[in-house]
Amino acid sequence: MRDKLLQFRRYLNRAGLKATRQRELIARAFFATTAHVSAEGLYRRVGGRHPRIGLVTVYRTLKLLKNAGLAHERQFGEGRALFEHASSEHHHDHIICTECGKITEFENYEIEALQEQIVRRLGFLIQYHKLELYGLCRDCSVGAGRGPGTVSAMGSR
Amino acid sequence: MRDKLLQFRRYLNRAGLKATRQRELIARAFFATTAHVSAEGLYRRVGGRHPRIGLVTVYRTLKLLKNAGLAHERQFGEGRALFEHASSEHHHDHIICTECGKITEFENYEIEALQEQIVRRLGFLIQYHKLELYGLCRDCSVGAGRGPGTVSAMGSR
DNA sequence: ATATCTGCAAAGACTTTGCAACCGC
DNA sequence: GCGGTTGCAAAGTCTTTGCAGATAT
Repeated sequence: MRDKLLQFRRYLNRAGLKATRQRELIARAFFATTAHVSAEGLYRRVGGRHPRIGLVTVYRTLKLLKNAGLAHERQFGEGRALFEHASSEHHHDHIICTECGKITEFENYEIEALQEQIVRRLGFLIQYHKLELYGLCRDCSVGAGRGPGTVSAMGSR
Repeated sequence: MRDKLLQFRRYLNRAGLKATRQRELIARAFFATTAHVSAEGLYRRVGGRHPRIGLVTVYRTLKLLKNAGLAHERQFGEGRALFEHASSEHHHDHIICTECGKITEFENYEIEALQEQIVRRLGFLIQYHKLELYGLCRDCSVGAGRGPGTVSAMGSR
C-alpha cells in the first residue's frame, strides 16, 4: 500500500497535477479496501473520518486512480460502478453470487488462451476482457437447494 | 418472428396482461432488429412509423419481454442497457470493438467447459455467465495500426 | 364494466460539470 | 501568484414511477 501511494503521487507529479490532502486521503482509503468499492462506499469510508471531503472529489480521484493505472472500474450489472485495485499482478475474473452478492476472484490461463484464439480467428485485436460468472456460492446454494423451508431462489420476480 | 410474437401474446395472456397495440408494435420492432438495441433505439424505430408510442412504454414492454423469456438485457459498460433476442438456441458471448462499437457474437464450448470446472472447484452453482472481449475489430485495427495519418486510438481522451 | 395500459411529467439513481473560493507548488 | 482543486449546486444520463385519461377483454 505504501507502494501504491507512491505510485499515485508519482503519477500526479508527472501529469502536472497536485497531491492534495483530499486525494491523499481518498487514495489511502481506496488502497485500504479489500476490493470492490463503489464511489459512494469509498466516500462514506473517507467521510466518516474526515468530514470535509465531497462525493464529487471521490469520483474525480477515482478517475485519476484509473488513469494512473491503479484502479479498475467494473460494471457488474447493478446500477453503479465498483472499483478495485488494478495493481494485482495477474489479470483475474469474477464469480458473483446472485443471492448474497459475494464476489470471488479467480484466474485461468486456459480460458485466456482460448480467448486469444477466438479473437485472432475473428480478426480482432484484443485489448481487455471481462468474464463474469453468476450463480450461487456454496453457502447460498446449500441454503436454497436443501432445506425444505427455503424453497425460494426461483421466485417469480 | 411469427413464433416470437405468438409466444409473447401467450405470455401476456397467461399473466393476465393485455395485448395492446403498443405492445404488439414494440415487440414486432424488437423481433425485427438484428441484435442489441437500446430502449431509446427501439423507441426510435417504433416511433418513426407510429408516432403515438412513448419511450416509457418501450421500457415497460422490454421488461415484459424479459419476463417472458424473450429478451436478454446486456450491460456492455456504456451507460445504457442493450437488449437482444433471447430465443437464440445457443448461448453466445460478445466481442465489442472499442473504436467503432461493433458487436460480434461467438460461442465456444471449451471455454464453457472450463468455466464449469472452475465454478465447481469453487463450490459455486453457476446460473449464467457473461464473457466480453474488448478490442479493435479488423477494420479499426488496420486503420489505427498502419496509416501514418490515423495515429490515434490511444488519445489521452 | 373494470382492471390494466398509456403517455406525460416528475422523480430517482448515479455520475459529470460550472463556478467561485481555495490551496499546492 | 498562478494554475490546478474543491465543494456545492445544478445539469445530464438512463430508467422508473405517479396519475388521469384511454383501452382491451
